[in-house]
Amino acid sequence: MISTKGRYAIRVMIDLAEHDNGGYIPLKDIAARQEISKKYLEIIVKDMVAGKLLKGASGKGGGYKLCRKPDEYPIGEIIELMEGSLSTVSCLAGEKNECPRAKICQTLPMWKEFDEMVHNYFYSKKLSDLVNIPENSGDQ
Amino acid sequence: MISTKGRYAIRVMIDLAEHDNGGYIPLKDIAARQEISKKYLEIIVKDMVAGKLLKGASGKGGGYKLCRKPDEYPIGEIIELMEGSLSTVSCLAGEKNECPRAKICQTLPMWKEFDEMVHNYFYSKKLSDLVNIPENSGDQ
DNA sequence: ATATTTACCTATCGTGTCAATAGGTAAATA
DNA sequence: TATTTACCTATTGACACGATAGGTAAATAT
Repeated sequence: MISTKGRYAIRVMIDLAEHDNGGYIPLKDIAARQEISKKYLEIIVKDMVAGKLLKGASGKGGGYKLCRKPDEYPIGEIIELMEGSLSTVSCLAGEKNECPRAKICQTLPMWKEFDEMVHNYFYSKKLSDLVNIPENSGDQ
Repeated sequence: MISTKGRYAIRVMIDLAEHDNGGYIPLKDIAARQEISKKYLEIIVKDMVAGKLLKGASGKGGGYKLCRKPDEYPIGEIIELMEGSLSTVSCLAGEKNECPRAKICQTLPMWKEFDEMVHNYFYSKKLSDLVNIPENSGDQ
């Protein structure tokens, strides 16, 4: 189940993409438009900055902006960052499979197949696929 | 993320399918083979009986057995029963979509499309696809 | 009858995560 | 110097997860 962290993060990015004016957009505005607590969003965008999804700038005229073009953001990357993993079962969430039953587990192949399907889905889907306003013309 | 409840439930059913001798199989045996706490499994199989996946019988010679043939159990039904829902986002988990933003939500179509894919995957996959021993010949 | 085996029932527990709130500090601009 | 903004740390209440514990009821074997 994808939590609010992941879902809100995607909505923040859509908001930024749709209101892109070249400059920074204050979180206050995003929170108001998206009807999400600004305080809660602070936690979320902090992680997004750390995860190189956004750029933040303090002070007057500050705020947040995307650091790539919308079609260069796979939704899967956003979810993976916010949720820690895209995996459906804990056996596949870590780097290596540590489960002692892995060799004989009759369900593991199914989870692997499913995980691959999920990964493909969310990495094919791009932020630009969710943005309404077609494209801001202009730079490069 | 699918919890132990769902994963253990599937393993119990595989175990029952592979050790089907026509009679009831005590939970003790399943717990030992699967290396899962019997006490914890009790909670799980209770739900499975309530959800018409298994039949239970008390007393000596009692235990649990499947009530259908393995190819008549979609994995999705097992997961849905144990996890409450197969849905990835809470907006889709309940019967009706109550979110006030549903009409304008730009992410909802994606979640719906994804949910449908997940549903199709797990309802196409049958218990019989996970069972190793080919098929017990015999009745009908 | 009685002992044994089994399912079934209710309760409890520690740990962790989720969703959110609160208050403060640092940075950048007007 | 005041204002606006991001950024940081801490805390909260509610709930789910994973599991344990002890007892009751049902069915069979002796």
